[in-house]
Amino acid sequence: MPRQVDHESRRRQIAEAVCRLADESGLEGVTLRDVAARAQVSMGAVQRCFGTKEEMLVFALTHIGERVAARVGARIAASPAQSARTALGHAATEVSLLQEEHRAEARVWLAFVAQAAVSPSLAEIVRTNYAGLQALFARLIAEATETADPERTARTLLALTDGLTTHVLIGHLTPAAALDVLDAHLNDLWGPAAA
Amino acid sequence: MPRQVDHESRRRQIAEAVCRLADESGLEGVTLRDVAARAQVSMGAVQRCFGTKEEMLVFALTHIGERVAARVGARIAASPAQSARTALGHAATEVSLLQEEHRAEARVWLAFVAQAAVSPSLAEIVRTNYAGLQALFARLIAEATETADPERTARTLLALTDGLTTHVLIGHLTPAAALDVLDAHLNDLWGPAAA
DNA sequence: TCCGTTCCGATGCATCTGCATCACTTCGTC
DNA sequence: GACGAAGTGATGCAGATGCATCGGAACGGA
Repeated sequence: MPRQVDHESRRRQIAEAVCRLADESGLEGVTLRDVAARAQVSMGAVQRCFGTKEEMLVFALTHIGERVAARVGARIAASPAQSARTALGHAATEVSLLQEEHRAEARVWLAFVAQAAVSPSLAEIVRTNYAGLQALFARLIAEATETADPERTARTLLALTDGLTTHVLIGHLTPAAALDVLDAHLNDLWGPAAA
Repeated sequence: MPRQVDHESRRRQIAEAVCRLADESGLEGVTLRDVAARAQVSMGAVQRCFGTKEEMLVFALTHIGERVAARVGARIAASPAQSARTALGHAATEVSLLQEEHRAEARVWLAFVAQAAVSPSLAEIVRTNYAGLQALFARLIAEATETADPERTARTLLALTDGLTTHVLIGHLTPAAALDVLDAHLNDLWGPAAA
């Protein structure tokens, strides 16, 4: 058993490079050569880690999805004592990737989502991520409000956060405006339901 | 002044081909050759109509934006007698491109939006479209509800429709579920505001 | 120490891409 | 009717892209 290399960490390293490139010039700016260069690795190494380009993209997308999910989870776990209202607010804010330092992640996610519309293998991963987030939202909503249909409310919130993210990326909304919209929506969720 | 050709109609014809291709294989499946073939035109003709590929994409995007806007306008104008509530519902539904026959348009739009995140010239067109739709929504909302902040409500509705469209395209939501969400949201808009 | 397996990086190759070029057709004008 | 500008479409070209290949380096076991 000669020279063993940590494949997993290398794959992550390459996935990071994919994300950086996709952030800068979209998903079509992601070529094997550029990825290799950005990851400080030879093209051969990239080809060893991933048999094909699509395989690489799938891994990168999964990688990002996990990162976002992890951050949302951490944000919720970080302050378990607070009300479910603020927990939900934090979660939704995190999903929206509104903060400047996560804008890149959002751009990459958007690029992948668009590609997923014509690529079943990517679409499946995206769906899985959305399903997870929606379930999380639904749980928080159910235990924090008397909403009749938590699932529908969760679907609404998820779609809203997604749309807001997109609109911020495009420059149609400022991050502040998006936060304002999100906050108002959450307030409406509590206000009328309690009344 | 020899042989004059109707440039505008040819440009539209090419834009249609761009959309069909983008619908099938994403925006990166749009090459000059394929566009020419799909539009039943020689590559030279395409190059004459549009000096560069980006120019062509910009035109196609504008074309789609206008089509959607026109359809929304027509939908509203078609039944002016009804309540603003249903008018708004129709407009939002139309914007969401939920109907099967407009799914292609939605896919193309999503592809362009993702590209716009890294292309200023496309982003500008997308922004213009969103601004127009938001203004329309805001107007309808203002004259139909007693909402305190019509602009914010419009922003919310627009982001929601956009998110729903995306989620339907990805397959995370069925069109019926998206319609359900949209309808419930509109109801909430009237219910609590009136109370 | 030496061998063999595993991995690496460079190079090759067929294909495709956007754009430029150029001979040719078409048609209004003189 | 001929001239010539406007428009057309085939072809050329340089560069990029994904993938395959191959000689050799690196490293664990005997």
